[in-house]
Amino acid sequence: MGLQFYNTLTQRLEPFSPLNGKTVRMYTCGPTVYHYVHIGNFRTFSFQDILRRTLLARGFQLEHVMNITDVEDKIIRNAVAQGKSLQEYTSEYTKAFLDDSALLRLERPERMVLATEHINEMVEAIQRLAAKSHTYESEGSIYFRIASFKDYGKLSHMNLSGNVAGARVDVDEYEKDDARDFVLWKAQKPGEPAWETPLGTGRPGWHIECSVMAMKYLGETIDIHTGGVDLVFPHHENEIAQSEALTGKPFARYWLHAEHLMVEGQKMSKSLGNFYTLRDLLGKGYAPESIRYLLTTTPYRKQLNFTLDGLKAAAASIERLRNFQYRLDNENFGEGLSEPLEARQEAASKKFNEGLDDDLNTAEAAAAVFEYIREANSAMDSGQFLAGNRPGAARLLASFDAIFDVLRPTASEGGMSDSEIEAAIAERQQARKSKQFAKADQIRNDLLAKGVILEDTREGVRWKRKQS
RNA sequence: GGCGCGGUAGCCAAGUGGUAAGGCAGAGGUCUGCAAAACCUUUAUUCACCGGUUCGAAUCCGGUCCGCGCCUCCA
Repeated sequence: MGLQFYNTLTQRLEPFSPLNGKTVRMYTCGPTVYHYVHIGNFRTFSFQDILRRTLLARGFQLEHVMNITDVEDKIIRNAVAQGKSLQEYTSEYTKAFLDDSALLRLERPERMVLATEHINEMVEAIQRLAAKSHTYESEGSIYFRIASFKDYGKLSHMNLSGNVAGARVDVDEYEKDDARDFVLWKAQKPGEPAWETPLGTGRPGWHIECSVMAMKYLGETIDIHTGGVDLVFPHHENEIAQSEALTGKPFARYWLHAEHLMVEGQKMSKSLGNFYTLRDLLGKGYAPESIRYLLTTTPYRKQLNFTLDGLKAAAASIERLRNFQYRLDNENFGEGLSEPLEARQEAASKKFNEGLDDDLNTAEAAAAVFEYIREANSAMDSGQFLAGNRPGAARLLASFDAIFDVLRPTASEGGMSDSEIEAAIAERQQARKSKQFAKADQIRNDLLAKGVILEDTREGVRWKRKQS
């Protein structure tokens, strides 16, 4: 069957193949760094990470560019209010974004680019659009005239001829010929940071940055462009208009959009008090892996209902995976190879890959691994699991973790060191040997209170740090 | 009003014509000095509702109800 994606542009599932050989050129819309990025944003970025990893697992090379929007209305408003320069203001949140992304184990795109470092290219693009009569000026600002681009609306599939019924009247302070025209260059307003350019003193609109940076680094036609569903219109629609008006070539071949995340069944908002950043959740004691698991195991085109109960369930699911990994690594198995079990592993592996190939159906992929784990656990209990089955099982887990990346626990800060824990365990074992069970239980309870869980297995005492 | 996503067990969630994956929680059991740990088993005669097509539908068609998103630079 091969890899296929749902393309917003065609509203169909399509087999994926890049334009040039095995190299995939991908542009993903990154954050606007006016505040800490919230968990809903990370749903989209996590989807992009699963996409990256799946492409890599299929043997593609990636040229992935992600932008960071570091000039925008809210940024300017906040920076001015705090008496900071744009750069001073955004660097803090940019760093936070990168730190949070690392905690969530999001692979770094090959290139991350800042809007403010591409002002010249944007100016040049706007000049070229002007030369092709796609723009007009009004009160010092420059707008894109959507009537000049016949395909406008092809991504969002909205009928934009005539008035849009129910749409509110434009209240923008700038004068536009048509309410749906969008700004390419904004004239400076008093007190705002601005660039002096041949277009006048001002700053770029939002949409132009993505067109310019995508084409600069990836070429005029890129393979994949992604973002959240809210970007379909107008942002991505506008990107298409600008880019294709400029080049006359298709801008992106596959458009993938992640559905939104809900919190406890409701839209996340500050007024409802259900607005979470990653730091909020980490502060409540949840592990980054749990958050990553919850964000990635619901397929990206389905609205994700994010709940704290869901986080606990995610932590328990990860524990199940890790427990299996532990048994696989530590138990002794008989010599030989169980053919039926190996066939089960191969079937699970096939289902895992087919799930991912089917528009990144992560739920299906994960289910395949869990099914196998249940069978393998049973086989281990009954002695049917043999040493020869170990490599196959390990491969399945490794291919799972190459995508989901949740098996490795995040190192906890503070608390007892490994050697302290092991010393306490040795002491408890001594007590158990001499049947001082009260003392042994005391040690176990003390460790539990410090977040260390003990398990007495046939192969000895296993310990792990408590995760949530 | 237009465009789009969705309604499957207590919760999360696969499955798009052949008789309901998986995870969590709950219940029972195995192991254990004991155990909150681990492991196993079990949990939807039914897929929002009403019609229709079909030998057969959660899956296709028509209609209804409900949730959510976008339609002014929100992932």
